Amino acid sequence: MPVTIKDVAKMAGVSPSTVSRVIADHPKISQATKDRVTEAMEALQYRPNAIARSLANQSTKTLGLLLPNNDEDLLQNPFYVQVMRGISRYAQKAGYYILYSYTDHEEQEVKMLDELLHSKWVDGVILTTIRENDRCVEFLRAKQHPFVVIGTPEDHADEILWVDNNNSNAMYDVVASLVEKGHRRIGFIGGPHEFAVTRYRLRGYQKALAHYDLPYHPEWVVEKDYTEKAGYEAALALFAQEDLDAIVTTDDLIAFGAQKALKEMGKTQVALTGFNNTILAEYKSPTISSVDIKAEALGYEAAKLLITNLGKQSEVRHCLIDTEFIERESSCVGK
Amino acid sequence: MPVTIKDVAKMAGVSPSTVSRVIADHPKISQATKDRVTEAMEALQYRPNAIARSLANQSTKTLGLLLPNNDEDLLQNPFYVQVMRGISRYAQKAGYYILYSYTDHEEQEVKMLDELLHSKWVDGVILTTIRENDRCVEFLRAKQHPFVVIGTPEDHADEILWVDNNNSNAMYDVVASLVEKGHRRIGFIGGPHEFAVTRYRLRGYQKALAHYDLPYHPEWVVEKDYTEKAGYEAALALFAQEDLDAIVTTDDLIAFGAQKALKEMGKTQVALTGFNNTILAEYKSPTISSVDIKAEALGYEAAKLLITNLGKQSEVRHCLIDTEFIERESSCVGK
DNA sequence: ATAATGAGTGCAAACGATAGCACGGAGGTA
DNA sequence: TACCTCCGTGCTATCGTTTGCACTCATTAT
Repeated sequence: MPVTIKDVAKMAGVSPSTVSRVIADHPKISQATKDRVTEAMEALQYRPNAIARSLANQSTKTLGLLLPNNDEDLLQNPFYVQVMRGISRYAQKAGYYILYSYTDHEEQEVKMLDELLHSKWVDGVILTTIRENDRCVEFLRAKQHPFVVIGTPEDHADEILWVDNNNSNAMYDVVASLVEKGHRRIGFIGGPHEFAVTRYRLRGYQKALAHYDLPYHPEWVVEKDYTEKAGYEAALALFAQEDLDAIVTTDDLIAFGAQKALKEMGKTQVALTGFNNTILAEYKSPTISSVDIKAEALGYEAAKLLITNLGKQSEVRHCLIDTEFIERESSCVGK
Repeated sequence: MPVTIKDVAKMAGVSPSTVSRVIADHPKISQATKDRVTEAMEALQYRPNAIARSLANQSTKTLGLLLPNNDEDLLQNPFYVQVMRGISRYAQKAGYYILYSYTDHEEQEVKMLDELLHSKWVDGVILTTIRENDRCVEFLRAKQHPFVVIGTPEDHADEILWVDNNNSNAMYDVVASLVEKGHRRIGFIGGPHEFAVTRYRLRGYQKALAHYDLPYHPEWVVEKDYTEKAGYEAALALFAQEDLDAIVTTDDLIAFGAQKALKEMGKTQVALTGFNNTILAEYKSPTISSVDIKAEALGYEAAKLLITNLGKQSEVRHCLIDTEFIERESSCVGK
């Protein structure tokens, strides 16, 4: 009942193959037939059947997107939504569709991937997070299936496609900004050391200190959880041993906890910075300076990287996205 | 290169059709062959090619999801993420995939739909919002293509599949709770009257008053925008004419504005409630009572409704989701 | 005039599944 | 023993495109 390539062919008085070639803009089709076919397509309101096309081409022009379901905190912040928007923006431009799926745990993720790949639904996969020894990554590597991850892989980082923030630079900027304002005794509260981001951000902190010829005090560095409570405790612990004049953190949640601790200790002149620029940061009092990680750009570049690497291997295989330090009240006190 | 139905057939010593029938669990296949085929499938790690299957079946087992891109406020709140989770949960259970797309404006939405439908990519569509005279709805109705909307359509509500909150009941519960606490003079601040939700919630407010034999004062009802500023001004306006002892609102943003106004006027004993239970509500001081609209359930039921109506028409064609009033500090002051 | 060239098309075989129809043979009835 | 059923399968067309190969003419070189 729906209009197919044959109907168009009949109307234009050519064979289906010719119509197909017109669609594909094949070089050796005469302008005359091209016009006739185009006209027929218009008249019949013809749209190619994407399924049939996929079957013939062995390519669906569809990307799979795996979203974690477990992490309540992360779901609350708009990170994933922004990533998805970015992905969608590029994909649409490139003529790709996006299939998404939430998965509760790693096992289910792998199962989902297995299904998606074997059923031939997706040309490539986007992973929005990466763990240590990520089983999804292993699986995809084993299957030789194209994929990109958002975050930096621990192993085989040069073979895998990935995009990430320039976390080291990001923290460097934060610390530099504080130093420029006159702060010297700057503490660092991070998430667990196992997470690559923590280590990269710590490196940026160290680099900035070095650049300004400030000593690095390992005892001013605390690494705990990504929670408000951890931030609170870490701040108390830091000040129990030393009187600092600024604290940088690797996450807004941590900063919230630290802010609470500072308030309780009456240290209202200590500068404080968060990370990831969650909405709540600007609702705190004082408002908390934070780092915008440009989630939408991460998504956009991830999609771009994957798609450009689909057919042929491109030489560009990863992408570092610059962050932006958003200065608010919390980093402008003291000094 | 990948294993197809023919390989399985060859290995099991049967014809491809038989394998196909085994997959479809066709009744008249002997247990013996069924076992042999199953064994072969296992051995070869066979997975049906979903594309080929879709072509033959004229069905992709895929749903399209349209997400608005314009509304910054809405994107900030986790509503859409939760809806997507709900959709994904049911879809996965039912063996469906979800294709999503962000669109900037109505025109682009319709274009996207047109493409999605004509290219035969999706069996059905989920719309996450609905406007007055929604062109997407018109389009889908005209094409006779299955779809479900989240929200209540103004026209043809009985023909269209939709899920929505029971907004009237929701506001009824809020007001009832306030009355039970002893409040009598309760003001109402809503969004624009054009929005169906505003009207439904107002109705719930009126019903509750009636139920408790309280008079309805039209002058205690203000309908403005869904903004903090509008809430602030509305609260000032209400108190300029009358001294109320509680205010209910149809959105947290409005409540934030109202809270600010109340603070400035020193009316700390006036109870206040929000709606939609955004994260910020629990970060305000005092924390704001709000209504959880169960976004995930909305998504889940939308997917369910659509999928169960795909082949045959089911008799169930809409679904009202109950909300939950989350009591916090703001509604427990006074009286 | 004849042969070689090449541009513009059509034929037909994939792509990997589904399903209507037909057919062989086992079991039951006359 | 001859005929009818009906169960379990295979054959084959079909879903709508793509694409390698071959074919037809007109054109140009010899």
